[in-house]
Amino acid sequence: MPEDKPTRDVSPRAAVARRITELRRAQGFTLSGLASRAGIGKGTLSELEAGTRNPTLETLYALAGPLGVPLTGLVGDGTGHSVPDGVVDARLLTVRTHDDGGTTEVFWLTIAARGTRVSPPHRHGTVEHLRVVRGTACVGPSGAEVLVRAGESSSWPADTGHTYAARDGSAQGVLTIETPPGGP
Amino acid sequence: MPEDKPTRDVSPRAAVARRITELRRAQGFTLSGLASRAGIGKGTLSELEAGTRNPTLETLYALAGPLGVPLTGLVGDGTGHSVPDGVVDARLLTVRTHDDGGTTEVFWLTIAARGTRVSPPHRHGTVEHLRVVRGTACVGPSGAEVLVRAGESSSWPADTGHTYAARDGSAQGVLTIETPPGGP
DNA sequence: CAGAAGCGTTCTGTATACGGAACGGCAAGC
DNA sequence: GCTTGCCGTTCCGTATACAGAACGCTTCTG
Repeated sequence: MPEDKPTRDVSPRAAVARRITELRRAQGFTLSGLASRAGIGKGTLSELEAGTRNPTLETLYALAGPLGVPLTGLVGDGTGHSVPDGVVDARLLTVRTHDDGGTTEVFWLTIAARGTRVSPPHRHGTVEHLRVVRGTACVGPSGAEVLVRAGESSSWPADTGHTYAARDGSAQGVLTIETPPGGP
Repeated sequence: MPEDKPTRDVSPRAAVARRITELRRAQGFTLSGLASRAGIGKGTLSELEAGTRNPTLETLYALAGPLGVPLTGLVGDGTGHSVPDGVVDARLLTVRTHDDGGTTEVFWLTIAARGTRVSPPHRHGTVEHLRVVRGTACVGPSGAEVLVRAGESSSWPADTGHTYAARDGSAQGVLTIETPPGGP
């Protein structure tokens, strides 16, 4: 969701370096062999696997092909993005930009059994929609929250502060955020 | 042996550039604002969004934080597996299996401007829910379809035959299919 | 209108990622 | 032993990604 800080992670270099080495070994390639297949210098690959280089997008892309994975396979841990407040865990499933310039983001949302998350206003015209799948959620503009049980859904304007909480255990659902056209 | 100078895929630059711009706008950030939040030069970001730069891993990582997405959110194509039949294009975003054995599938749905798709019954107790984001859809159990406009949603039991169609152009939305516990 | 503030783009010097060459290590063959 | 071959690492000159400054543009505000 907007404005959340990422969980501070170790340098992405180390993670990518490890992943490339793993995949290369899994394919049975030597370092030199992979470098020539990918069309990059083997010195480049050597330092990249050692974690002493900061690869460019195109270098990673060149490697993804011979390794047989999409680009996300090199940089991803495969999981979505966790919110550090410990209450809401939102995993981004997709972002769609429409012809008119508006965007739609879809998240898989998990709300912890206890605690409340207050999200600051988004841009004017933004609308959120939550379909609850398990548990019961209490969500909506701050002061006007509503209870949403499994199998129900609710939508609310998100251009004012709004809150997320669960009742009687944790809750899960699909959150859709629709941002209207028109830049900042 | 340089095997693939592959069938020239679209440069990953363009895809990443577009994606960053989309996410930035969705967050309501200006180019300058995002650059300073990410701790990178705004000239860098400008050329990056224009697709004239080949960003390094660390630059992408710096941007992922303020944009609230994991690194894969920047480099991924964001699409899942597609099940097209000429009328309905359903891209699977995620499948979740719950403690009780039930499952939830989330799709990004595109319904073509003309044509109707009739879907056979699913298992007893299965419920579908559609949130329409663009266009107007006409969906529901066959014989009891309802119109769902952009910004509206509808759910229906899917244990009887049900249909999908669009009205006045194509329609897009988020489809959630909830299957109850109790396997085949 | 002038001035200020904010935006995104273009310019500029520096740091560094790049490909390729040169190097040392290890194994098999003559 | 001395090759020959391939490995991964380290070095080097060049291309370029970077941060920041300078610029033109638009939108307020007095």
